[in-house]
Formats: sequence, C-alpha cells, structure tokens
Amino acid sequence: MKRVTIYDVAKEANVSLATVSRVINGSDVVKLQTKQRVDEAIKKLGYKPNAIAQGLALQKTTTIGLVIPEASFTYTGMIINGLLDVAKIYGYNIILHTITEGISDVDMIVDVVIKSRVDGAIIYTDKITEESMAMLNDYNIPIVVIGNRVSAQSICSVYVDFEKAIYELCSEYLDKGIEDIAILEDRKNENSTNDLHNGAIRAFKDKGKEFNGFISIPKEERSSYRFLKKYFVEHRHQLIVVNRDSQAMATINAARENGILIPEDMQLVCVIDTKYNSMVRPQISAFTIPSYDLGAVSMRLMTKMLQSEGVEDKEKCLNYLFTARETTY
Amino acid sequence: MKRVTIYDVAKEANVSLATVSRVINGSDVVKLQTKQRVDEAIKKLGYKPNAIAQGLALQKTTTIGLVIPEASFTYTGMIINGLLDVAKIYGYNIILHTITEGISDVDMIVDVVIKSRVDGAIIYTDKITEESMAMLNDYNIPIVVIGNRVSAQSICSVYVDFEKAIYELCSEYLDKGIEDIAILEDRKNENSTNDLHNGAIRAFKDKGKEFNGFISIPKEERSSYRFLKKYFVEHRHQLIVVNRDSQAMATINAARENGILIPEDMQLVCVIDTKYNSMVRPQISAFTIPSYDLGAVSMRLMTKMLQSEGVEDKEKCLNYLFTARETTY
DNA sequence: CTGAAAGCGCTAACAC
DNA sequence: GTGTTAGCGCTTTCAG
Repeated sequence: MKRVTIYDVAKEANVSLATVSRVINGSDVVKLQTKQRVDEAIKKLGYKPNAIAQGLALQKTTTIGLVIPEASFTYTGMIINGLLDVAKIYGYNIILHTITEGISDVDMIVDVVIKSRVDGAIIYTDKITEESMAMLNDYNIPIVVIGNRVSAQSICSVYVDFEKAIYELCSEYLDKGIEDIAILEDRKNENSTNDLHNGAIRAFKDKGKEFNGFISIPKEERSSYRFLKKYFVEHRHQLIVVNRDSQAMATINAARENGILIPEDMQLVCVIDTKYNSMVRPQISAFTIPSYDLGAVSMRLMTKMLQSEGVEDKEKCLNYLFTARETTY
Repeated sequence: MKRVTIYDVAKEANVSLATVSRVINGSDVVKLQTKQRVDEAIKKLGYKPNAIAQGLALQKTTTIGLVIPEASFTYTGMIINGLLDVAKIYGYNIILHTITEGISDVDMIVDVVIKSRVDGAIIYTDKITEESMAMLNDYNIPIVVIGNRVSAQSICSVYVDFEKAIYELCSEYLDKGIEDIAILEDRKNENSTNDLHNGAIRAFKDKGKEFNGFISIPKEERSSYRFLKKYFVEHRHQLIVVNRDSQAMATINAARENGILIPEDMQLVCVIDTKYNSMVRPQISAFTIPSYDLGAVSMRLMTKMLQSEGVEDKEKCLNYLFTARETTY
C-alpha cells in the first residue's frame, strides 16, 4: 500500500499542501469550509502525517531517549510506567536504550542518542561517567538523570535521598539501643550502596559512635544468597539493611537456613520496595520509593525543559516512606 | 551548540557532500586519501549523521515499535531484554508503546506506530483485536506478534504452546490418579487463560473424563488473593494451576491461611516462571518460558522480514520446560 | 485566507 | 573517483 502524503491530500481536497499542513497542525486561520474539505480528504485517503518528515522540518522529534541499565526491568518497571504515562499525555515517544557495564557502551549510547535526534534524554544508571554526561551536555540536549543528584546547564535530576533515609533509620535504632546494624553491599548499584553506607556512618557519628557494619560481597561470589549462606554461619546482626527485594529474600533464606529467626533474631529492611516484598512471607519491611512518581516527575521535568518553561528547581528530591511489615518491629 | 551537518563536513574536507555521504555509509569507491580527509573532518567537527534526515531520504528508520501492555514489565522484562540485545546487534532502535485496556487505545497505537514510520512492529498483548491487526496489516508493515499464534501476509508470530503444556501436565496427573485439578483465571491474560483451559479440557477428554475445574474470578474482586482467601474456605483441590508468579504467591498465602498445606494438601503449578518463583518459600514449580528467547527470536524474525530474506516459517513455536520445585512432588 | 517556494539533512542516480 | 541534482514529506515565511 503506497503511503499517502500530504500532497495526495492536497490534490484530493483541491487545495495547496500548505493548507493541508495548516489543518493538520490546527492553525486557526483556515476557513471552516476548506478545513472540512481537507478533513474529509484526510479521512478518505487514510492519511497519517509522516513524523519523520515533520521531525526534519521542525528540527524536533517529539521523542525522548530513555537510557536504563540492561535487564533492569524488575526494578525500573514502575519508573518506566510513570514515565510512559506522562509521555503519552504530552505526546512524546520513548526510544529505549539499555546500557551494559563498561564505558565503551556508554559512548555508543551517546552516539545513538545524538544520531536519533531525540529532543531529550532521561537516564537512569549508576554507571554513566561524568565524561559521558559532559559529552551529552555538550550536545546541549535536555537531560534528566534519575536517581542521582546532579545538575548542569541542561541537566536536571530527580532522586530520592537514601542517605537521609538510612540516617534516620539508623538513628532511630540506635536510640532504641540497637547498635549492631549491618548494610549489605549491592554490587549492581554502587552509588546507592554508597548512599546507604554514608547515611549509616553519619548516624553513628552523630551519636559519638563508629559504624563498621558494612558487608561487602567478595567479587568471586556469584550471588548474595550463596555468600550470605556462608556469612551467617559465623555472623549475626540485630538489623540488616539491603538494597533490593531479591537481596532481601536471599537474606531471609540464608538466615533461616542458619537458624536465624527474622525478625526475632535479626530485623531486616529492604531499601527499594517492590510488590514482591509484600507477597512473600514474612512480608519485608521496606522503604517505598515513589518509583512511579520518579518516572512521572522526570518526564514532566523533561517537558518543562523542552518548552523552556523556566525550570525553577533543577534537582528534585522525592520523599521515601517507610513501610513497616513483618521483618521489623 | 549548532548542529554540524554533512555540509559542514564537506566544506571542511573540501569535498562534496556526496562524498561525505559515501564515507559515512562505507561505500568502497572512495579513494583512501579522500576518505581519510573526510574522517578527520568528521572527527574534528564532531559530526553525527542525522538519523531523521537519513530516515526521510531512505524511507526507513531502523527503528521498530514495541507494543506491550502497560505496567507489564515484571513479566515482559526478559522478553524486552532478549529483544533489545538482538536489536542492538542489528542496529535497530526500539520505540516503546504501552497499551491500556479498551479498544480506542489500540487505534492510538496504530496511529502512533504508523506516524512514527517505524520499519516494523513487535506486539505483545492479548488485547489487540483482529481489526487493529488488520489495520496494521493494511499498512503493510512487518509485524511480529509475541504470545499468540497468528500469521498473515506481513505478520509473523512467536509463541509458546501452553495448551500443549497443560495438556501434558494434566495427562500426567490424571495418570497418577489425581483428578481434582483446578485452573485459576488470569483476568489480565485472557488468551493464555483460554489456552490453559483448553489444554485441560482436551486432556480430560482424552481420558474419557470431563474437566470442570475452571476457577473464574468474579469481576468485582479486586485481587486474586482476596478472592482466593474466601474461595479456599469451602473449596479444595489436589492441583491448582495459575498463570503468573503473583497469582501463585496469592494462592499459597490464601491457601495457607485456610490451613491448606502446599504441596501436601494441594499442589501448585505456575505457568509463567520468573525468578521470584525460586526466591520464595516454598519455591514454586513452574513452566519455564524461554522469555528471553521469545524476545530474541521475535526480533531476529523481524530483521529477517525487513531484509525480506524469505521467512520460511511464519509461526515459531518455542518450547517450554517444566521446572519442578517445592509446590509439587 | 490561501498558494508558491525555500529549506530541514541526507541519499542516490546521473553526469563528468 | 567525485560532484551535481533531484527528491524524501513536511513546515513556514512571504506574497497575493
């Protein structure tokens, strides 16, 4: 089926293509009668404007590039949902890019993102380096970074302050006299791990104590579970903080298999909440990240940047919420 | 920063834009010396070809549209991963569209998909109607449908035969003398539910029996869990088959809260396996769908269609695999 | 209110 | 080998 162009419509409606263009774009200077003729022609021919050609002519594509870590959909899913919903409202398309570890890949993304001439990019990854960011910034394309607090000329960010969250959590437990607190490394999320660690350090320091409950998982270990199963043979904690749901489950299983009762012997807090946390037994206490909002706000921010409405605040901090379930008391 | 065009590069390298174009596209007729000059200019200016303009000129975009049900990332995640990996290899971009219930939305997707002039579309949803499919087919754009067995002139499909899977499962249990088998409706996946149901019916029929263990969830119930909690007060089964991991967990929780032991009193099989099935306790027996492959194969099929290599088989059936865990014996 | 014409950046014949 | 030129489909001044 031959694609019907604006020209075909013009001929059918007996007007010039300029007029058709006006009708398409809702220009109000067209006489109602002509508009109707054009509308009919469009319908009859089943004409759909070629977004590519529009993109070329307008120098914008109404699509934005989304960059996420590969294979991360379980925890980025909600973010993407939020993003898509807002994108849909504003009529933006999303081009999906995943990023693998290793710098070279980042360059590839920058390459693709630039070539595809998206109007903007939303990036969610710990692994992107400052250089790549600078590169992107050079191209002067609006960027929203999710998860890290950064900003620059054309870069905004939306994040949740976990350092603060953990700070408050630790402070509270310290006040209750619970001092043997451990934080489990999440090798897949360096930055968040650092945030957690720093929050704990600060909380302990403020009470005149020193935090040294950071559990790092040796490189050679294939999974948190395998590691923890051995770890718990000799180690105990009163409270353990982990990053993702899968780590939480791994912790529960490993602890249980070593005779550690949760929450009686050890309490557990998962930082990133997902629906699975409340599906498993015991239900896992967690910080609810407003994932959906994280995506929605990012996209909203993006639209603002694109319309160069003044973006008053380039760094948006969203609030977390602690949901106590069965792994704490 | 002003975008640098092919024209700037041409001027810089002192050649015509045609030559630059040739270099970009790796045409081998360019003299090495000129090529080098052009390459230098490209590097110096930081030139990146405008994919939009290329798209216009070539009448193709090297991007394909992916259509999935909204908020489905937990179970489509792996599919998307497979898809993206193959897409990356072949240099295709992915535009992401989500589809909500309700026909009108489908038209919107068709609209967007056509307007964005993707080279092809990969669709994963139960909800798309035959009409919309026909519409898409009219536009003569290559389509790969994931999950359902359909094909047409420009439509291929990749699926897993669950009807057969359930048929075999039921047959096996019937042989063992277990006849009280139930299948739980998945309101979010009509078609799969039907497949399951049909498989069971066929299995029973082949043994000269009748299947009537279909559990449909009343419309007014907000979740499987809430429904099952009440359901299990009066009902028992020897084997229950559910579609998704979340339903499996709901079933376990609801059953347990009604004093039903799994697998002792009731065995449980989840149709769509995810990593969560092996993280929870008891670990859930499930059919492993080759999700990643589903995505990868689909994308591979798409590339074939796009290069109009003869696609010998328009309907690709992938094999499932039964993974027995702790909810069956 | 509508039409003519000049691009947007690139590719692909077709010349030289 | 390389340059010239005519589109790809649409938007947008600028005239009328």
